[in-house]
Amino acid sequence: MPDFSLPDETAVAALAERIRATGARATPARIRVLELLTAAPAPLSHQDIEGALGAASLDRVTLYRVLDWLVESGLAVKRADERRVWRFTLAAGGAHHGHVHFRCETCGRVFCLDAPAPRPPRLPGGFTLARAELDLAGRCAECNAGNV
Amino acid sequence: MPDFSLPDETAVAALAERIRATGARATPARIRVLELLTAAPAPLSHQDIEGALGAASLDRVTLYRVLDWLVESGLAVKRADERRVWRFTLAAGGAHHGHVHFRCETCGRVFCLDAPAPRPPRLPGGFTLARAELDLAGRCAECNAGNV
DNA sequence: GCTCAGATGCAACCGAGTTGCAAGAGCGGC
DNA sequence: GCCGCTCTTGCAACTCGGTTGCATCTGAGC
Repeated sequence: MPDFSLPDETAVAALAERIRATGARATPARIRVLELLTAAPAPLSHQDIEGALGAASLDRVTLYRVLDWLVESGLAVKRADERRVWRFTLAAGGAHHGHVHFRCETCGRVFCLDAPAPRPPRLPGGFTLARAELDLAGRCAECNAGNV
Repeated sequence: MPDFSLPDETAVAALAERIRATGARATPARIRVLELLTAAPAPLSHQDIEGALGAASLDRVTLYRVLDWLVESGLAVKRADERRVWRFTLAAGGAHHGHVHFRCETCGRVFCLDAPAPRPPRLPGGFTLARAELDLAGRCAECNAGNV
């Protein structure tokens, strides 16, 4: 489990500034969610975030709206995983696109790999490519070790 | 729209035989769905299949069960697409794995490309790979031409 | 401090997928 | 050809992730 503790004052201020830069209001809900995504080593599902927020939990709907706003404003990317749930990641200046995800079929976690983006194949005539993503699935180190 | 008309007698018999080979009963529902998947040029969603069955439509639940049975018996593969709906494809002797899909972001259709399977990157220590799939998204030729 | 558009929370809704159960129908045995 | 067992189907009701409508609250510009 990653460290989801509150960041220090200056970090919060920086996040708030980043939010205001998009023209939106820097509300606690947005700061909190953005902070979680910043700290997360892998794409988080709605449920992950709800769990991580714990006591400081937001309304279910508010969380959906905050996440949608993040995607709309370009701060995050969302993607349906193999289990049909949305997973959110920081956009990281658009650099997240084209990078590689590994999903553990045992524990369900998703990892971002450092591997280079896959080279897209030649498309049939008339087709235009917007995005390419390589999805890997298997067992993560932890599950292999624990033999869960 | 692909041709979803009924196959001839011998084709039906062959499909029934293939179903019985798994130890299950060759029911009209299974034959019909298997036939649709055989004729389909790209992964079909539950909705696609329901629509294609038209008047000869099955119960929603039965269709889910037939599809799950197909996957369980190894005749088909299922996969959640970008829009969070399941898509089903014939397993084609396992050859479908590792091949490349293109999803049109305008019309939502999914195409199977002839491109070779992507070369999987090196995984972190302890990870084991079971499947790798390259997902492409953009606009298909038809949508580009029609400028829908 | 005051104001107001934008953000939040609540309740109700929607659609995809699942479960339980009774009725129906393949298919093997006679 | 008929019978019966067991698998399959259809119906109804449910669960769960996600969305919509609306009243209330609040960040931030004045």
